[in-house]
Amino acid sequence: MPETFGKDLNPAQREAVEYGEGPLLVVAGAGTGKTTMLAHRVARLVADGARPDRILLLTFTRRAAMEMLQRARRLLENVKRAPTESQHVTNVWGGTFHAVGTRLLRIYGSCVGLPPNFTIIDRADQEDLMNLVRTETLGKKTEGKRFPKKGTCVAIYSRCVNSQAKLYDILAKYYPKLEEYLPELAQIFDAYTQRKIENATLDYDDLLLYWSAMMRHPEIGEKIRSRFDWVLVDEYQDTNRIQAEIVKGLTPDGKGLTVVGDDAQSIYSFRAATVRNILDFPKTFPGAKILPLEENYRSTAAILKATNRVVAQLHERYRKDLFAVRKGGVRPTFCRCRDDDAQTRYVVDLVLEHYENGMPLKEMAVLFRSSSHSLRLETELARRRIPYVKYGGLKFTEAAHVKDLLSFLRIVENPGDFPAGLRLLTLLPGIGPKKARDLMVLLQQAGGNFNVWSSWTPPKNAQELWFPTVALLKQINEPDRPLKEQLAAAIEFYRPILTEKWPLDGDSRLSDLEQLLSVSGNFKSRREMLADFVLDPPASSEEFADKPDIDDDWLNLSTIHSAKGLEWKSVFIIHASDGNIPSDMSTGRQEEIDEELRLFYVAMTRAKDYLYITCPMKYYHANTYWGDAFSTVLPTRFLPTEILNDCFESTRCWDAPNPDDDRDFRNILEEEGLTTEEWIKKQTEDLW
DNA sequence: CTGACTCGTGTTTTT
DNA sequence: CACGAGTCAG
Repeated sequence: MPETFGKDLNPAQREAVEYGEGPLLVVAGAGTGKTTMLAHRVARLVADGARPDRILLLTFTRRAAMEMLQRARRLLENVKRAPTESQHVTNVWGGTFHAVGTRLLRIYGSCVGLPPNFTIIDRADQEDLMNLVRTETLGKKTEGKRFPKKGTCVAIYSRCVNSQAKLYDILAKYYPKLEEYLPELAQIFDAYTQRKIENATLDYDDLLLYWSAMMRHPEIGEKIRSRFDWVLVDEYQDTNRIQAEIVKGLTPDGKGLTVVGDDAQSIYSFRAATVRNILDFPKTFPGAKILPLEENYRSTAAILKATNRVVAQLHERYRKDLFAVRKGGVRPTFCRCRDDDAQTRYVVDLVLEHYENGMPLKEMAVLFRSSSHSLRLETELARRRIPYVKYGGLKFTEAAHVKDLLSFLRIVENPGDFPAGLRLLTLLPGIGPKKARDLMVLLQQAGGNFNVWSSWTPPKNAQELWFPTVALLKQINEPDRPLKEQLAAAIEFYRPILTEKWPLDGDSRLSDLEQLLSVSGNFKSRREMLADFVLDPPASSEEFADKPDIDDDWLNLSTIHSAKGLEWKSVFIIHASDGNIPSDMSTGRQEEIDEELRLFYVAMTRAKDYLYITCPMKYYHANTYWGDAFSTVLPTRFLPTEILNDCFESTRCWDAPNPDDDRDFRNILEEEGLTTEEWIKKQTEDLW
């Protein structure tokens, strides 16, 4: 092995990089150089003669894959021997399970009855389709009952599929109140599945299911298997059962297989991810080598001391504490703030202080549990003209006007795409759900030929727009029409509809569409663009715009989930109050609380040098019709006094004078002579 | 059947 | 408040 690959690695990392073709599980704690290890391993394989196009690198985001391959490429450039064309790392198959599955399904999907022009539907489309089949199969039978909403139906369905569990068990465990609807749910799930097959529309889960099905096909399974000599899977703790089955299908005996993960960072069980995949790895692949990485390079000792204490509270855990390579450091700070305003001020002031001391904004991040938690901060950043980019939350491509526009292309790409068709058709006046459905059925019976729509007689108020609509679709459908022209034509048609639909902010929405038009040149085809927008949507409109109009320095705001795998010099975790961390919605079962704790652990371990955790002690409810004008909260239960005393500097930010109310939580305790526990009890006892 | 209306309910994380 | 589900007049 060339010397360049080893010199920055510790013995454990080096062993992982050099390890041969037997199944390998690397249990990599937070900040232990997992990405470095994987990049080196890919580079090492290529340097030793592996063909990049026979390497499969499955990661959690496309960004992670690109980053690793980038690093591998740089490492290879340092090797004397110049790589030949076939050795080029860009040929590695890298990406998420969903993206790689899509690529394979385009090639081999016909063996499982899938035409190559299938379209992929996102969560909102799934809900629309679920609604459609619900009214079709159950009609008015559900009226008057509290039948689960479409979103809940999709959630239940998805959990069944992803965990490969019986509907009955899922209902009993997660939705006990809905057990009585089991027969109806089973019925609409059947119809939903049937519908997707007929229409060549796949949801996220299908991409995995179909891939898994292909692996079981005697010929095609073998064909796919023999495409790859090496399979590397990152973030293995966040894979679900089907993904594990796919991996098993790719390398039944584990030959050439490397998986990397950390059970303490498993935060996607709501998506049916299971740590069992890591725990059972040795059983699934006998003879597997297990290598732990325990040297933490990222955080200072002071920060690591705190994160180790926090993770030790896990009810169930399988690993020892990490030890710090970086000694010393500044103790993390825990700040009780008067309210959201005080918290905002505290964070912004500190951000500016670090900035003035020479730390670029890019090296700092503000993390939060839920996307809405950053709203107040965003307002303040805008007011003070501090550039920022927000990750997580609603995606650009999920905005109604963007979905409207894309539905024109989707219906042409796949005339069976019901969610797209319904969306598009109901834009027209006089056409509601019923007519739209009938028209889609008509179109499908005609084999997707839009001429059938020409001979349809629209109702009076639809007359003006109907024939232009059909003409537009035919125009988009013309062979060899450039993608850009297709989009431009659709925007032209859609413009008046948009202006009428959103009289207030039509202009900004329109400029979003112009932006869409200008990035369309980056895509090889309509098919690729549509798939990309569903599988890997731009995380922020800034990212989408390619170059932010702010300079090249900005503050990162991110949900904790979206911060996975990233690191910054300074990290702020805001809204660390009980009810947010852990979220009120996930405090039912111990497993749920454990997952919230792992989430908090992931957030804390993103920090390299400075870590600030803030908690507003009071929340105002501007528009509450149910309850008080404000509520008093407690800091997260994951930072009990002992940990705060041992590992944190505690401070307060109370500088938002509010004459209305001076009683804070501490005062209440003092006045009433209660302990915290007693106070909580008192808050809840009335509920019974 | 569509679209404007009223009424009730509830609030996370994402490929 | 915001959104979905149900109601009812054309």
